[in-house]
Amino acid sequence: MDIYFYNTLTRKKEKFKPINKNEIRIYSCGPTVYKDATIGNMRTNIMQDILRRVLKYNGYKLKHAMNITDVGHLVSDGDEGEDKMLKSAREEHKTPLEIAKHYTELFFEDLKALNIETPEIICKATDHIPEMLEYVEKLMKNGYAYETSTAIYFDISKLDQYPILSNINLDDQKAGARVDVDTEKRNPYDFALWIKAPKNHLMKWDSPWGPSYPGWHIECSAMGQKYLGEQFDIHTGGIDLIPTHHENEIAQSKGECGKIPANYWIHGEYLLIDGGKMSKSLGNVYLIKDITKRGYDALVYKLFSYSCHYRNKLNFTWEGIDAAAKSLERLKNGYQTHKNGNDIVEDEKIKDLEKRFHEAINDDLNMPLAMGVVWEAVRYEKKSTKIAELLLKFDTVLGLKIDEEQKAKKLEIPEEILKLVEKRKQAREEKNWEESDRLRDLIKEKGYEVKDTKDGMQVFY
RNA sequence: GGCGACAUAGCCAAGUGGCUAAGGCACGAGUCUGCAAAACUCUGAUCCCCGGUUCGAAUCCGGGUGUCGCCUCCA
Repeated sequence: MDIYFYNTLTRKKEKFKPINKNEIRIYSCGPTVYKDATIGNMRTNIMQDILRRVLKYNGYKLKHAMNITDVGHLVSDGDEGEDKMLKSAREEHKTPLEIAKHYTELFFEDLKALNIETPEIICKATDHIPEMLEYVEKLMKNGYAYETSTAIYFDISKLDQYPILSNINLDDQKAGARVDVDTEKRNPYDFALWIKAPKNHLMKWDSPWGPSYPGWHIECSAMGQKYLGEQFDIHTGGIDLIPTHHENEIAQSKGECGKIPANYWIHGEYLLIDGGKMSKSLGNVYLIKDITKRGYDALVYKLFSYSCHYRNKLNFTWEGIDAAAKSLERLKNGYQTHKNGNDIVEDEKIKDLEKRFHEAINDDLNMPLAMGVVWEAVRYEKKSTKIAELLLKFDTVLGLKIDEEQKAKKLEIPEEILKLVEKRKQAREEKNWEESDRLRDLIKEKGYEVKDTKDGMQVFY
């Protein structure tokens, strides 16, 4: 079955044609490990995971590389300000290495909690300084770069077209509004490939231009080429990377080898918080940890993200998370019901569901549509193991672990409450409903809630 | 100032020219249970406004209104 992706490069939905049918090569811009990854970052990682899983569902093998940016990403994309790693290191009184290690570990913990597959290749910027230097030297040799007193810059005027990904006319931009116009730069939009290190700079390497460190975009060009070749199939990232990072990555690649590195550019839209942007300054940044702290399985967030197509803005609310939590529970219940079912389900029905699910995911990863098919299967009146098996197949894409019990809420119930619960249990066994209800109210007054389920009593906050 | 996205039932959201406009959550009704909860079943919208194209539009075109985003840190 054909796969279609919306390609930022052409601004069209296109049929996916792999370079090599036996192996799809993907590059994803990974995290800058200077602070916690937010649920917004994770939305992009979930999209990338879906992409992987959909390609695998279609029978492809993958070679997927993701970078870990542990040097070079400055506080401003305008090639000025401090390196993010150094800033965090200073603020947290640690070395850049410690900072990178710490946040890299946290990042992978989030991926694990969300059941996101780890790409085949994980590459750190600091492990590839020689490759990056070589890349810059090649750009110098090809005449696309020049040296100033502070850095090596890419000369965008040497390109036939810049920008190419974003639909903007640079002349219309408020270029002058950018602080501190560097008079040594040939064009205002020239960007730094390599930056000369000031004295006492913590992260620096020897180079033909003295002690220095890489610019932000060069790592992805150098590592992408090293692991995936000059041209690969798909490049992914968040929508915010389009105007600067990916634009410059393409520029670098065109200067170095004359090619646009990837055929398909797939970008994930933003996650909004309560209808507006999520930002540190507004104080509405959430982490996966914040969701699990409230007693939700991290996978609830994953299911939540399927309610909206990846190219549309998704609005995060706790109401939405609650809705997703209930959905996940019912999904798992439905799976169990089918697993234990003995009804006869026609093969045609199974084939029809499978086909429509497959069409949905292949249509530019349309998860909301695919979930519609999933629900149709779950709610199908005839309960059969065949449908349970189909749901498991769907779950290779969804990655929701529908065959596993929902993680029990780990709550610390005080001794006092446990005693009341025990008393109530006795009362119920004696069919003393008055006493039972009185105890339930008493427990409620103390801030807990007890519910009778088929598996016994459960206590909630 | 420049660029762009979106506007579908209470909330989230799919659908981009044509069967009765998917699906999830909430609400309501019911089944079940000592009650409550859970679970399960059923139930709801003519698609922001105006004009146009068409046999036919939520879907295309023009205008308007509104919300949001990017150009400055962010996936």
